[in-house]
Amino acid sequence: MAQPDTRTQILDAAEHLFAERGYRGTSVRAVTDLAGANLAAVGYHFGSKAELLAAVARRVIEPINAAQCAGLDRLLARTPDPSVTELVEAFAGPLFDGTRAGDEGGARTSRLIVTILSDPAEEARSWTGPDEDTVRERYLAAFARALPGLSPEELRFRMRGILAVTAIDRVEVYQQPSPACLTPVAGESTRHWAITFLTAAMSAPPTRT
Amino acid sequence: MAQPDTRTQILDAAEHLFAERGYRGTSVRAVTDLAGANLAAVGYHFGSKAELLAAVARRVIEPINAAQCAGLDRLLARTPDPSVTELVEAFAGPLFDGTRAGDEGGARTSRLIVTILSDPAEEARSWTGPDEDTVRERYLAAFARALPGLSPEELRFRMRGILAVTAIDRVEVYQQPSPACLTPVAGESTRHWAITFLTAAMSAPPTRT
DNA sequence: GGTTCATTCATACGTTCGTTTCAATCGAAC
DNA sequence: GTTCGATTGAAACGAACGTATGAATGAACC
Repeated sequence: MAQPDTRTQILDAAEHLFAERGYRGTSVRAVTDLAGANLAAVGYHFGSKAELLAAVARRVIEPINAAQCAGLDRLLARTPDPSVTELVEAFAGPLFDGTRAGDEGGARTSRLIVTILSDPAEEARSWTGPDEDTVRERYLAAFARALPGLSPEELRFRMRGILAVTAIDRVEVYQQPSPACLTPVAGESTRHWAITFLTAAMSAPPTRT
Repeated sequence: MAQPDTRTQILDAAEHLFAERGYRGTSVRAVTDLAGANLAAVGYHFGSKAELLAAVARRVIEPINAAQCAGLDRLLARTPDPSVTELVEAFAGPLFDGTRAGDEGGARTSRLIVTILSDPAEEARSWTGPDEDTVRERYLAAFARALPGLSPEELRFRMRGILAVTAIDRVEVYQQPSPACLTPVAGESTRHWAITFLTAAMSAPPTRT
């Protein structure tokens, strides 16, 4: 809480606004206003709006990726064949951990991730590094061993399902305050529900073709 | 294929572009150019860009909603207690049916739906009518009977999971041509995989608290 | 005290956006 | 043939956008 430097204040503001209004819905001026910085500061510190988004995305994704990787390492150190539940927990768990200060229990991070992933803007997709692919490939191999008989295509579909469930649940809550359905659910229970839901889904027998 | 009137040509073009580039990423000029219409035609026929989006969304969602409703009616006419599989199929199935001509097997419709649902723009959320809530409430009740012991909150979470899986799978494919993971999966198999995945997920025992 | 370098500031540029305006056009009714 | 309502056309408006520019600032170092 000392004197936060302009660069991280811009990152914080951009993370907040990108999560809430999307990339295209957030103007550079809105970011700098919220950050209490000058308009030109974005150009100076990041080069462009797209590079600012890449920096925000990296800062959010990297710890998640590291946690996923560490979780798999921990499992594989114990046994060469972790269970589906363990794999689901190690993979999906970090997606629920909003470790960043000021994040409302990870909800803001989730919103940001889905905003980035589902934004059709090209800039939103240029930040991905090889790390994300690597960790996903490792989990893919581990799941393949835990789920013999499942075709690679269906396995890939199911892993996409994990990302979908973990990423979108809070978003729809956030943007659909309809009282009839989809009322917001706070707290840690979401994480447990997701683990239950996804473990059962991943463990389903292969679709007979 | 006779002489398509300007209004529907604009609707078609807008549906295509909104699905591909999102609401904010699509300019009115791009829509009218693709439709071969004049820029002012949008204002004349729809009033504004936001109302054009609402019209597009209504045209896409309404048949899906009707199919979901008819499917539930058909099930309930046979038995008062349909199985989880039947409910999942009746609810999620229509989300995969791209009945509109020109749609690439429903993929474009899926993209449009998730684009609309995940767009943080306020305009993207103003089209919902009471019908969507009604059909969801009916399925909610049917699932509650099929899954006794599940708390209403967790049931709602799982229904959100259905929407997440059906909505997002093709989107991430669409926007992530990474060769490492998540390669596109075409055809009808996606629908079967989703039914398998979601039936198992919905049938999971309640999360012990 | 003067120089240097990184950073911040106010401001402007050029573009694109959604919307509006008003004249032109067309077919049908009289 | 004229009138009239509906539709289309070309053009323009004001606002907001991302970005670039060059001067001001301020602390660190000689």
